[in-house]
Amino acid sequence: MPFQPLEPRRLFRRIAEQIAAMIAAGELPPGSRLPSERDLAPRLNVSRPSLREALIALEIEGLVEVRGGSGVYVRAAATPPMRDATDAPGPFDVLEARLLVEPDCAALAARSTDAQARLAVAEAFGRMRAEAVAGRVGDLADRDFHLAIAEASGNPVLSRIVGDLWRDQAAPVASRLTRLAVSPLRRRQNLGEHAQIAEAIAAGAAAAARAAMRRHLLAVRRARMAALGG
Amino acid sequence: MPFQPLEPRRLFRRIAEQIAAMIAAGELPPGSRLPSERDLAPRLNVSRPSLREALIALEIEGLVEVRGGSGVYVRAAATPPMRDATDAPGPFDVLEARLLVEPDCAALAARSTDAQARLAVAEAFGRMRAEAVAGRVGDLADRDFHLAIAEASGNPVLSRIVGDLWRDQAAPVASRLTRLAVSPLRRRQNLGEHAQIAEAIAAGAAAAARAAMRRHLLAVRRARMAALGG
DNA sequence: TTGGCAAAGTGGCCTGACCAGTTGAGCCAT
DNA sequence: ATGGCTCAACTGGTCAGGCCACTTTGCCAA
Repeated sequence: MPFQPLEPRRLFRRIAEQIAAMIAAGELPPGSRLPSERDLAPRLNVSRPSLREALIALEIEGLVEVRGGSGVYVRAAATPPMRDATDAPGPFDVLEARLLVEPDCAALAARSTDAQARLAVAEAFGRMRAEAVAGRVGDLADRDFHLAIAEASGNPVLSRIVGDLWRDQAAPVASRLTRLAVSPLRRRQNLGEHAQIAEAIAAGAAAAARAAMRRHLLAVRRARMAALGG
Repeated sequence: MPFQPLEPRRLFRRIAEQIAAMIAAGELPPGSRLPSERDLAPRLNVSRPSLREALIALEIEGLVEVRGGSGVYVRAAATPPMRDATDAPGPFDVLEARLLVEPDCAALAARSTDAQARLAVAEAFGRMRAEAVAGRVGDLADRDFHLAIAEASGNPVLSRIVGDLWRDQAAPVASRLTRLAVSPLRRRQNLGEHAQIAEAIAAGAAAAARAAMRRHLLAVRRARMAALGG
């Protein structure tokens, strides 16, 4: 009877991370079948519904495949920074693509004459800061900020691309990485970097906006690499 | 003898889609709070655990935000079917996005160690040249060439983006433009530019490949602008 | 007016149960 | 033997109801 309070994140998240860690550690090789839900749940000291929620999360994130009546199977995925499998987007593939697109989005946003779109960027940053001071995770606010910038670029194609990239980022192994990578210090740095971007865009400084966005994405990549390296 | 998998799909998927549809239809405006789980579940003829699974799926997919003790809130949706006229991609928006992404794809392809992928680039170019000498339009071969380069970058995310961009380009306004822009002279130049790109990639010259791709895209843009102005 | 506190409401999580699909072992006819 | 068939065990899918922890709200007292 685990009656532990709600200290960390939601339970299904923790379970998902635990299982993802097992997969990453090789305890559960690709293609292998996980223990049955009825088996695994007590072993992890959780109930079956919670386990199921975690499995659904892992399934959506592409780590696992659920075959009804048969079992839950580990999907072939690339946890370490490798990327020869052409069809499995690694955690750094999305980041690489963002690095190509988002700095120029920021520059275009800074040049934009659409006052409303630029206001939306400022507002998104405000929400992000508000969540930060409230001590909340602010994952979603982060996404909104970057999306607002893409919108402000005035190019709907770019804004769609950035939207897709963030959806990808939530999908694969990456989501687990992002959680690991966000230390309190990193979170503070993150906010500062976003502030620089927001200021540059507000000031209409295209080159500065581009540079700030690039610095930000490089910092994110560094943090994730460090999280991987241990 | 019901040999169908399960009615449609798993229940939580259907529920999630139903809720997503409500959001897209405007019945649940962004920022609004969904009915409580205890309320909503019976209304959808499902149990609370199933509803919870659906909400977790929607949360991971970024459509919804779950605030413990408070409620489930609709997040600003990004891609309902409609965007207003100003958001419709103009003929140069796609080209602008390609200008950001494809030169670096070419550079990555040149650096790639995947011999098969680089061979695919060469083959795609061969087909394009063949169609050109045969006097055919070669629209598809052109697309295949650029896609092969994106594939050879080794980053599946980039290759998907480029694929999407070419699909956008086939949209009404743009496709009319491309037809206008392709004069016999331009077609010959086009082939030459592709040759430069293919050679640079084959030679493993990343910088040259990037530059060649950039020159090519700029030339295409010039041609389309001329077609518009003249 | 303002401060704090308590009840109502909400999500978070658990137990226990039954249904439905998959799978493989074992039986039977060939 | 061997091919096909049946059937029972196993697994995920779903449901019902319950308790706990947190958030919010509004009342009440200072």
